[in-house]
Amino acid sequence: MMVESASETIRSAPSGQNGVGSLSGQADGGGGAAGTAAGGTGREVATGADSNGEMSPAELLHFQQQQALQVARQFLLQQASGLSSPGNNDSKQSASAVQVPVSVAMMSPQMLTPQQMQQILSPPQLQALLQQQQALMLQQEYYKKQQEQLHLQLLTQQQAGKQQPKEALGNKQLAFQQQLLQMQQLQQQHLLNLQRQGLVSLQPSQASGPLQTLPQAAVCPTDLPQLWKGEGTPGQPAEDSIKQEGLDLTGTAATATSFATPPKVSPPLSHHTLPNGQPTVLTSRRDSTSHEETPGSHPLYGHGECKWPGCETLCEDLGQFIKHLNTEHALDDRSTAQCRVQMQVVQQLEIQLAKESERLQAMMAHLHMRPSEPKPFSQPLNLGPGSSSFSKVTVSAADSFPDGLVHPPTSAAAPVTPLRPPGLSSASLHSGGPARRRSSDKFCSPISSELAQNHEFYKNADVRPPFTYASLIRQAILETPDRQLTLNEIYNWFTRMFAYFRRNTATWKNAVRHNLSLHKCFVRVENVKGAVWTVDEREYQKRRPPKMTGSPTLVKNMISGLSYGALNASYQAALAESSFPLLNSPGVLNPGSASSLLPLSHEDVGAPVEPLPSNGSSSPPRLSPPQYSHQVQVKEEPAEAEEDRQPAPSLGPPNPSTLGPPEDRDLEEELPGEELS
DNA sequence: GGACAATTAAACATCG
DNA sequence: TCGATGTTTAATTGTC
Repeated sequence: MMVESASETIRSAPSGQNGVGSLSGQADGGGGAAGTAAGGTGREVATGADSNGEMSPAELLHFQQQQALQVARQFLLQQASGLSSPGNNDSKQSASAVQVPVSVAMMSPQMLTPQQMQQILSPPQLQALLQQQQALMLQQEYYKKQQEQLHLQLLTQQQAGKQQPKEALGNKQLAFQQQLLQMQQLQQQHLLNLQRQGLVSLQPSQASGPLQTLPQAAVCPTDLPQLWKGEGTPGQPAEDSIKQEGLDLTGTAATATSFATPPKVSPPLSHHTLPNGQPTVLTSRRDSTSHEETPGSHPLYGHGECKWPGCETLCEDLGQFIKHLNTEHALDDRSTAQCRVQMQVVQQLEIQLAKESERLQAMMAHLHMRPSEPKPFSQPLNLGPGSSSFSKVTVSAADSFPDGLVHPPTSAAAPVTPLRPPGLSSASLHSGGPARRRSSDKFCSPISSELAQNHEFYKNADVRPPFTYASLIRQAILETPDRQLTLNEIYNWFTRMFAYFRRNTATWKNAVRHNLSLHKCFVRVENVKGAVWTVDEREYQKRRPPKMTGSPTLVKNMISGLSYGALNASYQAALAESSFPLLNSPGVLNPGSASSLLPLSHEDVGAPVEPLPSNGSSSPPRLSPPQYSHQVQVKEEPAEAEEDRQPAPSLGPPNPSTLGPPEDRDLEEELPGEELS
């Protein structure tokens, strides 16, 4: 996921870089506003300082204000350039594409209109930027007020002619300096966030989280120091930020706490690495090789410039960089504070990642369950094969069987593997389109139950069903009351049931025809209305045995995964009493471990063992299609003809009224020989 | 590596 | 003649 996200981020880099330009443009507006605020502050205070005369404290204030103003300006520039960091970090060539917008934004920010920014920036980016700017403005307001307050105090003290103890003044100055430093850190933090926004696979909306929270978390002057000092406190800011962000800690408590756990997060030499492998300031450097460092280079040095947050000083070579690093980024308050900021950035990102991962899983789980009455499934199956689970599992009509047996929905695995799309086995999912793996997949899922559960999914999602053409054709035929379909009706069933088969019609229709002709289990019957196709269950079952018997490993795996020993006795008894003896095979008794296994045992294990009850011979002389078709020549009796071949269920002419919904009958019918593959 | 199954593509025949 | 239907062959691929 990370890789994909990273790649996606990279793919989206252009937009992000556009966003850079726009962001810088936005930064103009907002940053401009911030800058204006800072500038205003600076001027304001400077004026006050001037009016105060040449008192050293005032000069100090003035200097600090200038510094703040400079920082603010720097931030704006960094914001612009930093947003293009993806290109800068990875390759200059990619940056070239956005060089113009960035430069334009940097050089003439005021030229960008809000409309232009909106065009360049996505709404989430705009929102994030606005929030950022607001936070920055608030901070600057905060410091401005503090400056004013301090200045006021100085004035009052001077006017009073009272000699202020130098210690107190010095302390205040130090405090103010510290605040300035924090402000600087915040700005760098913003910059980092923006960089991450472009580098990390955080979607704009996601990125808005850290962007939103970091300033808040950092606004508190005590946070960063605490983050750096103790192990007990570092996690706090993250948690606070989480709360501020509105994270649902109840839902993501595990991940959130795991990430926010102080001891793990706080260590100065953080083990954290950004999702995309981007090195953090203090992280071990092995993750930094992903995109910028060449062997032997320094993680903080890339593309000829210092990668220290907010630095970007150009260094010709590594030696120069080392020198620069030791001089400019030595172990001092500023550097350590920046490290803290970086740590927090990493924390936030990890928390955000955890949150988003959680969300993704929830989404997948939800989608997985959705097709058929979500909740009831997973639980009962996890509980085991107990009868109690039946009632729950059989919530869906399609999943309730006359015999009381449960066809474990393949989707029951959802809770276990939430990332798996509904009804899709991992194999099919991994394989994506190729249907050749269907053979193994089909073993893992009874088509009827799976279709019943994931009907909507397959119907709407352009996902190839993990079933063979033969199994699908059979399913289509069996779903009909009289169990016979014309070719066109089979086509229609395919297109109706699967979005996947709404395209490439020539291909799959040809495959359907091919399968109908190829497999002896499909019998063509002349009907009054033309030729119809029926299913010879016996033949269909015969297809499986070789494979099942021939693949002991598969059976072994199945059974081993079934935890057969833990089978519920009552369930076995129920199975024994069921009208489908073959279901008594161990495989059927899947407690619900891997639902996917049950189907397999259900049809694949069962099929070979118990061919067909109706016909004593396990391998009756196979009726050649012509022969058989001859027997069932008349459509009026197709069911009867099939009945001979049909295992147990649905003997006699199909009576929809008695049998109920076709699906039920189908499911019922499937049980015996059901190897829905 | 071979056997087997599934898929895909294609050619061809038949029929309405 | 055309399209739908049905049969057959061959190539490819994945699994066992």
